[in-house]
Amino acid sequence: MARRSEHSRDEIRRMALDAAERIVAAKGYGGLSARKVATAIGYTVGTLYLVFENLDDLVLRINGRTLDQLHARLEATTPPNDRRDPERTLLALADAYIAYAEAESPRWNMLFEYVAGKGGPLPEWYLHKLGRVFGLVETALRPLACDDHEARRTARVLWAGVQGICTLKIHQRMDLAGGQRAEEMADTLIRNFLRGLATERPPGARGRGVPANRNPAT
Amino acid sequence: MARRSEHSRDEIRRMALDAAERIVAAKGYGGLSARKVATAIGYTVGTLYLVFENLDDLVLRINGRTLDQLHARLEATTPPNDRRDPERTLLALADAYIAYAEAESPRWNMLFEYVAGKGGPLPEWYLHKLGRVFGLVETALRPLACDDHEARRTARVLWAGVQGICTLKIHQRMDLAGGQRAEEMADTLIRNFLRGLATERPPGARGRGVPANRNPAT
DNA sequence: ACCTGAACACCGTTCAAGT
DNA sequence: ACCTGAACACCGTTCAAGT
Repeated sequence: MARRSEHSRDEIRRMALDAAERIVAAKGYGGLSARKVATAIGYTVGTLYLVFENLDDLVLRINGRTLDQLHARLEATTPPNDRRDPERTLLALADAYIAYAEAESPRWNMLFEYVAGKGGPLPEWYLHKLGRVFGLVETALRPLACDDHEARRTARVLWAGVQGICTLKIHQRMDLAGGQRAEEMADTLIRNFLRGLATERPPGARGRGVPANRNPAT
Repeated sequence: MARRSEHSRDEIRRMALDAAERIVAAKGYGGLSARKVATAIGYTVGTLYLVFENLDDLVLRINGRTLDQLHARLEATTPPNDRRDPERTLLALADAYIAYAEAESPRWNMLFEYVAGKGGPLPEWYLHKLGRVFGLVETALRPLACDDHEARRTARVLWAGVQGICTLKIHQRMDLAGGQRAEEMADTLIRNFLRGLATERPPGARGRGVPANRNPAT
């Protein structure tokens, strides 16, 4: 056939991404294949390799869209005036995060299934999108930290924790959670962590590896 | 050829598991295939399906071995006399956990890559092995909790958190950690969490979803 | 009884050839 | 210039047939 320019390169890209998202939503990452995407958009496999580097590239683009969606969803739950109550904001963020992971579990899961499989570094544009998501947590935590650097480090620790809980849930391993729901677990994690953060370290209790106590917030 | 009983069923099973572990260690979960395992032990693919249900079954058996190894490694780091100092024990457990994940990263990673891909429930024997690992954390935390139930729930929250940090590390996403090492992150998580746990909740501060304050340890 | 090997229905990726 | 379709080197899984 060799149809001539029925669609532009960008149109084909978008069609492929849309079709791939539908396949992932229905069958998960494992159910996605280049041939299925090509068939869904009425092209041959070969065409896909004219518009994407390879299948991994396509997956990474979808993951990019997922991060954008997630960021938008999280942002919608934190009105700026809530910044005076960090705990409330963080709990809301965690709930929204868990809700998104549940509502869009196949594509949320693909975020991690993909990186788990490969070792290589992620492209800059992707790290930027990831950073925006972490940034929301960082911003919420800032009032509780001595400085921006501490906010950044602390936010990442806390969010890695929320992430671990979320993973348990999506992998349907809540049987390992001791009968708790993910939201409760996140609640426990965040409240205890923040309370710990607010508490002065008892003098003389610095053990191995504790960073020197920075000057506490005035 | 059809060689006759050169090896018993159990011998073939063990040979296959050993060979598969070597392949995973060298190439990761993605590099594992039934055909490669069969070739490595000098049999045909078909034979594998005489001794395992399918490839997933084989992977699950290896994961079982991994959990046993991990449990043994963790147990070796917590002498019984340390039970008086829960924080020290938990920090040691986290360090040992991270060290194992790093030393055996392909097989540790497979633990999660496998469950991520499938949705189905895990077999009883597998959950038991998993429970043993969580049990170590639970035991270490017990002195800090009001009762066994709280210890169980709290241990799982904390360990899901450590797990999240560990995942960041193994996926070589420490660039997302704000320049911290995994051990530092776990340190921050555990110390803050435990300090939060030890602090009485300020009266009247119970918000949405907080479990009613159980009678504190006498 | 034990194991083979060929078959089936898939993969990702490439690239000469067609229009 | 754009796209095809066939090829290559793989998969997991099954099962008649051979010894």
